[in-house]
Amino acid sequence: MLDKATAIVDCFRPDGGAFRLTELAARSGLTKTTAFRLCGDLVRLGWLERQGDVYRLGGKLFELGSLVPRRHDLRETALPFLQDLFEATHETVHLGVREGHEVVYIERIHGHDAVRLPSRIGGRLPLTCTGVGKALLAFSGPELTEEVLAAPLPSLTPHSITDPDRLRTAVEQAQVSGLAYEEQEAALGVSCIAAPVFDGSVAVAALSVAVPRGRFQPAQLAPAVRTAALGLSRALRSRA
Amino acid sequence: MLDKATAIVDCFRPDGGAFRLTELAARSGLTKTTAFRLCGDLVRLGWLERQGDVYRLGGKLFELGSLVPRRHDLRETALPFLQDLFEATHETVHLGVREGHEVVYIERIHGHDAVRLPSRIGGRLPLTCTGVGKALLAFSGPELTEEVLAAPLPSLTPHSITDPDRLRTAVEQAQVSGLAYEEQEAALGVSCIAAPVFDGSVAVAALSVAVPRGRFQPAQLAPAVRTAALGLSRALRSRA
DNA sequence: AAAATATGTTCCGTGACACGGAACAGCGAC
DNA sequence: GTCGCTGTTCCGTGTCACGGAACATATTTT
Repeated sequence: MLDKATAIVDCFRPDGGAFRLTELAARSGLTKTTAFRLCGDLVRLGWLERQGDVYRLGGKLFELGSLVPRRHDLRETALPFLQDLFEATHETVHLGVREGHEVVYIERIHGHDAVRLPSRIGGRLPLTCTGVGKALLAFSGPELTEEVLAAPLPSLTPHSITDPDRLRTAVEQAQVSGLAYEEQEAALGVSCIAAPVFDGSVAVAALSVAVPRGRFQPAQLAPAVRTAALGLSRALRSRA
Repeated sequence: MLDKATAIVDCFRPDGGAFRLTELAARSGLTKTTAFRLCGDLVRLGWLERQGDVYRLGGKLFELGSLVPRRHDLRETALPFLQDLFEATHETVHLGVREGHEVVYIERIHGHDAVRLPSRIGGRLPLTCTGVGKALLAFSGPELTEEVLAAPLPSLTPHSITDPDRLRTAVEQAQVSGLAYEEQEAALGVSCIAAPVFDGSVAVAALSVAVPRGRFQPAQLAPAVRTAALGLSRALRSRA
């Protein structure tokens, strides 16, 4: 029963749209009757909302999601540094953590002329296709790198790195420079520079700046990104 | 069964801490056995996480919470304006919507020297104790105002308005000026100025700047707050 | 040392209640 | 009109969630 309810709610990932009963039943693999009864319960409990004949995710999820401890705490101490970084660059700023072979974005701030990116708060992308991901990968121990390299490398654009050797050198470069770069590997026309954030000696997060390819000037962005990452690392250590 | 699971998850509101099994069972009113089995299932499904003997809210909730449509969309179009406002003031900026007689905060951005406030993203506060709440109250129709005035007014600090007459005049002032003020009514030492955000003719949200009482200069903040609110209202209308 | 009181965990018999097929009701299309 | 599609209700069957009791283990009390 919990499994079935979860199956229904999971239908809304990753796009969070609105679905009709029949579609929910089909996606979740449940009987229409069961889906009907379950959706009714979920609405009653606040997990879903219903408008007319379509269901959406409910406000309770938003409230609970904001409370998830690791995410909330990290976001809270990181925000001032992300603001600094945004103010220095006026470009889209990301904060992400690793989960398995993917990066989960904790925060994403941008101005009026935001670049088009597949990254969303709470969204997941492959480690190997993003600046944040590569920064995390480079400082999460060699075992993880080998694991990731052993599996086939996913790609989001024609520029995504699919050659293990190229990725290995990219990771090594990130390890020596403390900065990870990404060029149109997650979205066409967007480049990115990222830096890892440490809590002690392990990378717990990474932050990045994503810039339209036309005005991407790594030399100018690098100091700002590095400064923000170091400042946040420091703040995390003193928080512990 | 869904009810019981919800009861467990709801134990984490509003503080999102970490609980042991026995405490969860007590808070949710369930048998220890039932709580045990349910928590196991919830962990398996990602709703909760377990470290040693304590349970926390799980990453799935964060990911799903970020997808809740109304919240996500509003936040996304509002963010650039909130950034403008933050950059202009360098004070804590809020964005909130109304839910019943409370305000739910959608976004809250701040710098290094953040004021101490009970507001949290996803958190709820009484309409009558906050700038955002008063701005929403002033532009949500007279029926709501009467409803709120009819009930006893909650208070968060000794400065919170508990006199219906005082509140009524405050709301009327907000209606004519288009700005709502709050002085130490939500937290001691913090003042606040807020403006409603419209989508068409109804207020769908409100944004505010919270400032330590010492350096609160409404005359300087008012234009910035008003500008941001108007800009956002415009953006929402063109989005529709 | 032993007894007492916590904790989390397992077992199991009972009974409630979730399940899904079938049937119904309302709507729009062709 | 009929067909196909919604969402919804009904109900008999069988499952699986339930919670008391017993267990294992750690920490505190006597």
